[in-house]
Amino acid sequence: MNRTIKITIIEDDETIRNGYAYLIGATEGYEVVSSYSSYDEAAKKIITDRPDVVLLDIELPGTNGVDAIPKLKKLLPQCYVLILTVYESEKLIFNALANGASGYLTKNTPSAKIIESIKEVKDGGGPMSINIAKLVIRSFQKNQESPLSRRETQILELIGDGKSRSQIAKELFIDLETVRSHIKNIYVKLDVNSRADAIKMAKQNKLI
Amino acid sequence: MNRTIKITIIEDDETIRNGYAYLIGATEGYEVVSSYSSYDEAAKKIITDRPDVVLLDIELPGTNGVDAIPKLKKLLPQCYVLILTVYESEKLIFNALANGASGYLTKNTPSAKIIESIKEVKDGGGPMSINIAKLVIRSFQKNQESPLSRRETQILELIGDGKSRSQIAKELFIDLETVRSHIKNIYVKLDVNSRADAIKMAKQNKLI
DNA sequence: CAGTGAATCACCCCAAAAGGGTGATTTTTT
DNA sequence: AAAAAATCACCCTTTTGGGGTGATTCACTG
Repeated sequence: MNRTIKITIIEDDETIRNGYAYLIGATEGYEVVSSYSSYDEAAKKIITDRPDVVLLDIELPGTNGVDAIPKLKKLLPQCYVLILTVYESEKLIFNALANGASGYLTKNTPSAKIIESIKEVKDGGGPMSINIAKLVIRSFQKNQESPLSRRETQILELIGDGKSRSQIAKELFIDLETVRSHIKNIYVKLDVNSRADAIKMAKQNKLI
Repeated sequence: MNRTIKITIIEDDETIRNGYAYLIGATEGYEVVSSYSSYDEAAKKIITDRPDVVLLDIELPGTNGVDAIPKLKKLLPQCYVLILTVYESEKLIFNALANGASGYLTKNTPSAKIIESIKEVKDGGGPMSINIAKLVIRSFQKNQESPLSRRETQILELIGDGKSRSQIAKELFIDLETVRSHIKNIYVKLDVNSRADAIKMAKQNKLI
């Protein structure tokens, strides 16, 4: 049996908030149990609302949306947070997801898709707008034309894991001096002279 | 003006391959320029096919799908690779994306969605099945109940960047001894006694 | 078939860093 | 008021890191 999905909206723009509330409330199987204009306002009462899904804006007065996510999850561990915002900044997206958001939609998303995403997130899915998905996928992609050889990349990865030369040597069944040699070559190719700088360069250029 | 989207299918199961070919070919704006049962077979001729999008299976005889991606991208740098497979293993998904795949669909995806995804990937989007999106989003999420304090987490992140105690001290405007102290506490809490093990634990438990 | 890049190993040097132990003080949060 | 977090101090030894300057073997490519 499918219970009604209970939704709370946190969004500071009254027009948009009411728009969503109307839209979602009019759909069968969905119920807007409460709506607030800020997290701080919501914090006091949301526990008794017991929503299944919270639609959350990023740009909010007081506690911003990203910081609100872990607080919401603490108050309501079973509840899913779906971000609904105009912002497409990589930092914001990744922080929101790292903080426990289950989905990320931009506000140009058609209303039918929003409704669908609420259902999806409630079923344990991970809805994203296509432009967000693009950013997320790109974040996984490694640089295809790395200056480093296979072995060098492999060793750089182990350095990224915080391993010492001797640990790397053991793991790869090669001599300590060989590891040194590879690391020296990596440093030359990346134009750095320390592990920290090598890792930084590697991450910047998506070599690892 | 919208040119016809040229598609190559690489899939070892003949029935499925022909099914997709028929399905896609029958849709206006889409043209299947070639289809192969393995990458090795495709490699020789695909350069002249000049597809915009390659639909690629993971399970293939000879060169497997994941390894085929970078090779395809080398032969056809402008071409997008869309994975279409039954496999939902995290490792496979992340490796496929890291190797340059632009999207990942599972084979239970309805045909209309496949067609739509081809268009999406061609427009620079990043289509994913909902179950894949869930895994991808989950991979971003950090552990909400870390045993580490804020400062400790912050320092562990810097250790993950390969930074030395003194570099961390400078960056956080605190004393070298304070950094040591935090690191010692981190080691106790994570029950480790080296940087490498701390990073390993941290990644395993998604603390950083 | 020559040459290049990749992977392997060797030995010189020394300063810096890591890790263990055992404390104390202050600030923040609950 | 108590607990947790953040700060700093000084003891100790071993390991590691980074620079320099080589050589050898192997595989691929022109």
